[in-house]
Amino acid sequence: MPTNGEEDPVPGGVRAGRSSAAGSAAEKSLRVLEAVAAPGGPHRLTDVAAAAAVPKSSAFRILASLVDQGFVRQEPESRYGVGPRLRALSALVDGGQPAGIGRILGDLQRSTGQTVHLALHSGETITYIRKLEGGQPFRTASRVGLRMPLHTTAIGKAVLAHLPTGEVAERVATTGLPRRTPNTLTTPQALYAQLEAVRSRGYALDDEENEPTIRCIGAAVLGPSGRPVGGVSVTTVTFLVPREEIESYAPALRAAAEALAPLL
Amino acid sequence: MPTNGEEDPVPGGVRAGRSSAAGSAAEKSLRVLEAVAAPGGPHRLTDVAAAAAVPKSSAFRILASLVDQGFVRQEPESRYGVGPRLRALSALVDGGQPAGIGRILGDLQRSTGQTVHLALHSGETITYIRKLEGGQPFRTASRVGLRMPLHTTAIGKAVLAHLPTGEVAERVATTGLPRRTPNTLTTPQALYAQLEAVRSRGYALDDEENEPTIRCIGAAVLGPSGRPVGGVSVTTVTFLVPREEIESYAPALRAAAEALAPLL
DNA sequence: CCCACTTGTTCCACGTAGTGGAACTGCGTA
DNA sequence: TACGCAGTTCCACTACGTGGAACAAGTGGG
Repeated sequence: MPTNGEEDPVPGGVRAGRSSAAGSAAEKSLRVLEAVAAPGGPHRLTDVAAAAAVPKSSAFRILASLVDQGFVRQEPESRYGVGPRLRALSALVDGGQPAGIGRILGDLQRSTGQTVHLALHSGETITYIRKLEGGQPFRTASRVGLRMPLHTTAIGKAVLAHLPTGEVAERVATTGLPRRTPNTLTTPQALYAQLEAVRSRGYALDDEENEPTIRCIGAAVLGPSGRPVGGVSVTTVTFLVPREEIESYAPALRAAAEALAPLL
Repeated sequence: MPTNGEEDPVPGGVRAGRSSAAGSAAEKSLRVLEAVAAPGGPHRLTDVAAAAAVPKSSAFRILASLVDQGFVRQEPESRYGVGPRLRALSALVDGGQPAGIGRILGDLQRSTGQTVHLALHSGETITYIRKLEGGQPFRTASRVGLRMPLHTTAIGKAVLAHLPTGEVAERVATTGLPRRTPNTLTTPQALYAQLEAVRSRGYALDDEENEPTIRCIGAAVLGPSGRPVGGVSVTTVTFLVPREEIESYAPALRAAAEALAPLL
């Protein structure tokens, strides 16, 4: 392209520019895959497209491709669900991790006698990836695969506390702090104050901020780069475990969080 | 681009043409992801590239992208392992399926008292995605996530029996029939004869063809299109369950296979 | 000590594969 | 009947991925 300063004024300008963070082929496919696997039965095209932040026509094409690769399964009435190949992949993932994680969580569960959760941080939420019921005869409503906000859960707040403050502010600005119970922290000030406390103590508390009658203590699990990748928590019911007692779980909890770091 | 018939002779010709079944961007990324999740610790770049059938340079680029999306985790010495985001996806997948599959397999396990396997068919192998130990005090060597050949296992043969004969012949031609025990069927004739029997009976037997002292009975699980997507099996040890007895499990096995069809 | 071989990494010219807006269809509803 | 919404098809444009080749860094053998 030899010296030709005159022409080509770059006509399109910004060129309608890729709504925001569009990402490339493969990236979109993976987002679509996550959207399909999201809790709540087989999903409709429009919902998948929205959840994956992909134009409908692209979502359609991508889904068609995923379907005939076997990762996604097309159910009646053009709904999309998890396909066999994704299921096999999933089995590979947690089949390869037989010992470590389970033992650490088991130890924590035995030493506290309470329900234990392991969750991973992704985007604006945490996702429970493992749950061990405590000895008690009731069951908490949580479920593996469920997503929860960051600002209402012990694990979520532990994660937030280890994120750069800039990112926290950005999240608060975009998603706000929706209330889930009377105790939910809904002002940035209250949240920031708690995060500061979390950093100094090394653990976070959820005092009926996510579900009434449920109190949790959580600690972040840090990845190799120091960024939080998820967290562990011990869950209790208010009428059995007084507020002071739950903090006694902190040492065991923090030990578990540190032991998990190299495994996540 | 006005009438200009002269130039542009389309130089490249066939253009070194995509070795064979290359597939597109997203497809490759997914194959790479599967390769990374494959059993056997964190993998080296070269192995991933080979397993995914992708040129090394492409694998490198794809892996880099997967790493900073969080699906793959880069371990020391440039080895690649499962990342947190893939783990979360995996939790979503089998968290969404709380009841159905587990109950069907549990029933089969209780009614037979033996170890039960559920496997999915993918490519040249089956992958175990669930395993319920029998009441017996020993453990079979199988593991969730493990892959097995088609022609040596009960589930694999059940799958083969429901595949178009052309595809079976093609597989035999490309991968052959490697021997794993003295009983393994290693000639196409022997295999075809058995597949015929499988079709007429509705179940397949593995008589120490995959592991010595292990005898299985398996049935295929068919997808909505009639294609087999996987299979269930009951596994026994030769010195406890005589050959005749294992066939008595067939009715319960077939019932389980049919019940599973709409859930896979 | 050097050479041959392997593995991870970078580079780049090329053209295909993916893109997403717009238009079309078909259904249910106000 | 007119409207809105979901799924599906179409298409011109170009950004994106491609993969061979060259480079860097180890590793082991003769």
